[in-house]
Amino acid sequence: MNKKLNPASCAVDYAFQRIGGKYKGRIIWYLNDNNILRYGELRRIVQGITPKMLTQTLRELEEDGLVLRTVHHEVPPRVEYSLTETGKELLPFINHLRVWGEKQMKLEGDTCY
Amino acid sequence: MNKKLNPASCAVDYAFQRIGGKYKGRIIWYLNDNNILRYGELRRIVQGITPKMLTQTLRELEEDGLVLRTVHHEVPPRVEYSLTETGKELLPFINHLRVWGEKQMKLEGDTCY
DNA sequence: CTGCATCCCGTCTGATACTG
DNA sequence: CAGTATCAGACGGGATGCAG
Repeated sequence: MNKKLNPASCAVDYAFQRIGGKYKGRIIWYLNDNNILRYGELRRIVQGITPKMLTQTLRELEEDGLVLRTVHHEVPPRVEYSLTETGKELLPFINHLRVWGEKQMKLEGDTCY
Repeated sequence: MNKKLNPASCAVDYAFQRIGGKYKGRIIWYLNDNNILRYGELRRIVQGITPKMLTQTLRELEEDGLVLRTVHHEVPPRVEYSLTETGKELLPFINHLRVWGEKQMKLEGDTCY
């Protein structure tokens, strides 16, 4: 478990500490269900992320038991990431959030960016 | 709309930008459904928040159209906060997250903090 | 290919004090 | 009561270079 978590004042607080952050939601979502992605694939898919942040975020997700990291000892090395059962339980939530986000983005039109 | 939003790479990214942050989830949750809370009430309920952060977060939620701010011109002043329809649409998801959080907290036991 | 080490900077967050 | 002002520190995040 991620030691950096602060004492949570309630379950909502706790949950946001665990999946908050700039990239965690997207990474979990891209890893949806039985999708297995390699480090390099994630780097391409999660637009704008730097290697450092990708590694750091994946480590936190791993510590938190949401993501499984599998190292294949080959040359060149291959590292695959997938969701744990606990991580998969978050998918419905993120999916609903995504649907909400899409709706909101349409309502905005071009006036925002 | 909050001008600080960055161009979103996808709807998940977008949604997390809008409800991410240290206190937004909790504030929305405490403002559930037809709950109307005053500034001082929120300050007590959202444990650990400072006046500055509470004001700042409420302003962002207001700019983002998730929270409604109603000023009653009285002495002493009274300002009430409630969810907009858009904000209410987020409640099921936050509740889902809360349930997940509660489950996880139980699994952890006392080993974490 | 998959990372880690380092340096650096801007933003976010907090403590404290003050005001209409 | 409902904030604002100011200061300072912590932290997130990016750029670059190196390693197994």
